[in-house]
Amino acid sequence: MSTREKIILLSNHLIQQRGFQGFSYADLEAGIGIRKASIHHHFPSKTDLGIAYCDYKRADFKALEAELQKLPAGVPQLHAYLDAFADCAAQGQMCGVYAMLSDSHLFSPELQTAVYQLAQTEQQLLQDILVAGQRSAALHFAQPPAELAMVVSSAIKGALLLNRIPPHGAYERAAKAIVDWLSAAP
Amino acid sequence: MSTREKIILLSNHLIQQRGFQGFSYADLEAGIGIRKASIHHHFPSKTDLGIAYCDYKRADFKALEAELQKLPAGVPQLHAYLDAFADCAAQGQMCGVYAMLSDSHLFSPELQTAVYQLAQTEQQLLQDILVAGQRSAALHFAQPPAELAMVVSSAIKGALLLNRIPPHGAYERAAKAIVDWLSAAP
DNA sequence: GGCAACCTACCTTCTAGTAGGTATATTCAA
DNA sequence: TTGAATATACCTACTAGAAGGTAGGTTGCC
Repeated sequence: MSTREKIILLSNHLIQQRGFQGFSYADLEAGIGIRKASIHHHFPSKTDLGIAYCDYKRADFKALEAELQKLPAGVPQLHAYLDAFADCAAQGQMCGVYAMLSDSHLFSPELQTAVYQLAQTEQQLLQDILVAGQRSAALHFAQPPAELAMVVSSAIKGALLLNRIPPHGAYERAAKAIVDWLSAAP
Repeated sequence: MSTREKIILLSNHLIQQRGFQGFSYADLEAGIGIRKASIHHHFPSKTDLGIAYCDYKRADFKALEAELQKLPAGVPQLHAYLDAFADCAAQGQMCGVYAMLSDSHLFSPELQTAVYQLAQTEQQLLQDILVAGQRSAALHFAQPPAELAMVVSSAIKGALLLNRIPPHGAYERAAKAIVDWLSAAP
């Protein structure tokens, strides 16, 4: 793995744990084992790192989208999407996208735009899952898909935060409630 | 209004905008017009301020709970709860509770506990609204109330974040979708 | 030679927090 | 009723450490 990739991967971990403002180049130095100045060589400013992170996350979602195409529409696709956050949940982490959104009011316009596009990409991915599920009569809902995608993605990201407080397990319970709700007969 | 109250109120605004890690005593100095050292007089450490903030928020929820008792169970109570976040949404702010949860992995155990108790208080408040609505046959759902409260509160807090990205208005749309969903005939 | 990837050593700015002082009340005893 | 002690709320001036970032040098590969 290239140093650049190592930096982004560790950033991902730290962002999901503490948020973008909550980690520093010193943390990366300690975790990767190269000097702070060398990290600036790869990402001159933290804004550059943030933008690269958004690109990485978007690519991640595109890869997930490709995986989903191989599954039947409906519950299997929805489950696969929800499972993508199970590791986060197990480690008491947040969703990286929402972590970035939380801190976005402190970002440069450039990074804000990158964050917004990332959030929209994910939103669209979930909406496509819901529409495909509805078309194949596997999922049942009356709301417009865009609205529903908003509610569902908000709910799971929020659940990742609630997952941090006792009693833990909020994420799994919320995910199950969502699947039950959408797959219930009308 | 006492200086202490002014500090907490301004902190509330800053936390909802930038998160607990995202503002400093210097911001309070600029906003309130007294020196940083004077703010340390009222809240010796930032942890003390955080704990006082949690107390303030809990009192806020208790006051909201009292208000809700005056309304009919079901949609009116649910609406009142959702309206409590409308101002946040209009200003592109987050929910203070979730903002604290986001940063909680950087907090002292003392402040973490305060945050967790605050989140639980709110969770319980929403659960009570749902249960009362179900009992009076105004709200309809099959999931256990605790699970549903998790999903609903997660969804609206998450929507406050989505509200930050274009097209704005995510909060209102999500709130409407939730009310429609819960009040629909079974 | 030229470039990428790393290094040491530094800078500035911001952070929470402290030391110690002043003005203004409040309390309480002679 | 005075006057000393105490407490509150503020101040200026400072600290140590962490933040993001820079200057400039070394190494090793194509």
